[in-house]
Amino acid sequence: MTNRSCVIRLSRYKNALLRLRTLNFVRVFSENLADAAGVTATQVRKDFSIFGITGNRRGGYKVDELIEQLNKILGKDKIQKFILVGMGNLGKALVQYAGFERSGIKIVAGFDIDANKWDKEGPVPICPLEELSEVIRRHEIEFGIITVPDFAAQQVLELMIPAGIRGVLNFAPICVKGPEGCVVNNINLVTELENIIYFVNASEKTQESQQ
Amino acid sequence: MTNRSCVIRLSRYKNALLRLRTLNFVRVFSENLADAAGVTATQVRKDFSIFGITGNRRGGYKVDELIEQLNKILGKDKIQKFILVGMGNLGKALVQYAGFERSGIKIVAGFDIDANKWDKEGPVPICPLEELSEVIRRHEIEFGIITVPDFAAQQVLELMIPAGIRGVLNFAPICVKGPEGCVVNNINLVTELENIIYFVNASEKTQESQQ
DNA sequence: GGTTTTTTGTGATTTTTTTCACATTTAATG
DNA sequence: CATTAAATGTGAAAAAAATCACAAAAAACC
Repeated sequence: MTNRSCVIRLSRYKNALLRLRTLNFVRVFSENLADAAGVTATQVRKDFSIFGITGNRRGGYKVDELIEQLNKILGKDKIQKFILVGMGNLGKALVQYAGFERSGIKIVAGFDIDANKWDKEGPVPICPLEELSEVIRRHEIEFGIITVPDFAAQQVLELMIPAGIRGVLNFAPICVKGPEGCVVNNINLVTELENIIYFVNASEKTQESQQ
Repeated sequence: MTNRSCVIRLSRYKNALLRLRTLNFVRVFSENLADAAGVTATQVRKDFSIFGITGNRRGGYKVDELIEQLNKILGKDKIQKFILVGMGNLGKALVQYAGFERSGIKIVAGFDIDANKWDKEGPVPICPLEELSEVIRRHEIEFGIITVPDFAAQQVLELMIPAGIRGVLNFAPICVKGPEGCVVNNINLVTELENIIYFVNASEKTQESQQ
């Protein structure tokens, strides 16, 4: 099994490649992708090596072929369907986020416990939480996003799993846990900011001690 | 220098501790924090050891003291001020996100290039991009959040830096780069979802091969 | 107050990840 | 078509991170 940061990098390379394609680039070198993804060229080539991606010595990689190969590895050779639970500010923002559709990710429906949020007429229908299981089964959805408050997050996960969800991105500020075989990633916005605060403070200290 | 995932874990421990405090817990064991953060107890103790945090053998850690120590390490012993640029859906959601204020993070102002977004009367004033530098200087703000479209992200960063910003969380789907001594973390929502898709597909393959 | 049990704290070890070094291939050049 | 220059691909080495193993401390119990 490959590790998380390696897969994150593949995704970044692909992102850069899509950009290069719009600029009519035909080929690309590991050095270019390294710059775009903020890593070293060796790292790029090593990552490719792990997944059996090969280029042309001296000639680099063909942009089109590379995108296709990365899409295949990342499961993006078909549209991937998601559901989202929790139509607060963040949930609403994500449902409307144009970047998903552009990348072959489709949020099929949103869910909330609050009747004021329901709206079946919009581009993405917002449904009562009771319908979660039925919608997941009907559309055979494997992926979910959680944007409910912390106290509800684990419960929501436990509604999703038996209905067929196998991978979840959780934004609730608590580490939710799925059963064996279910992939859960937690993004905590406060944690991300605290991380930045820490490293800025740390670099301040380093600079002081260098004086 | 300590590594990113270690600091992320500290933040998670703190999160769990805040929860425990509301439940009137006085002490906590590394095993508890490990469960809450989804890591091993040894890892928790090792992390603490790195930062010189000590508990009481057989007695665990005092919740209050631990929170205080972690806050200090994470620079959360005072309110940390942020500015945010890009008042699209995600920007709006983040400006309104209650979890920040609760955690001692204050978004002082939002900025946008579009006059329709400006609104100086709200709880968080939304100002023209031209005022960015002035506001950063006046409030002596060191941290920024970028939620603009990809093509504008690097430019926005380059406006922030000379005004005094030293740490940035970027949600634009492109890896922006700051100068030496400036901390930049990139969160790409598509990448996060692709990561989940990858690992679900990978675990499917593993299960098939086990049959 | 001595014994047992439980938990921490941390060197040593293992595992994982990244970087290095360089042979190999291929495009370009004369 | 031979030579040169530039890029890949990958074992080997180094660095970083996680885990192990166990001594030390302290609470609990008799």
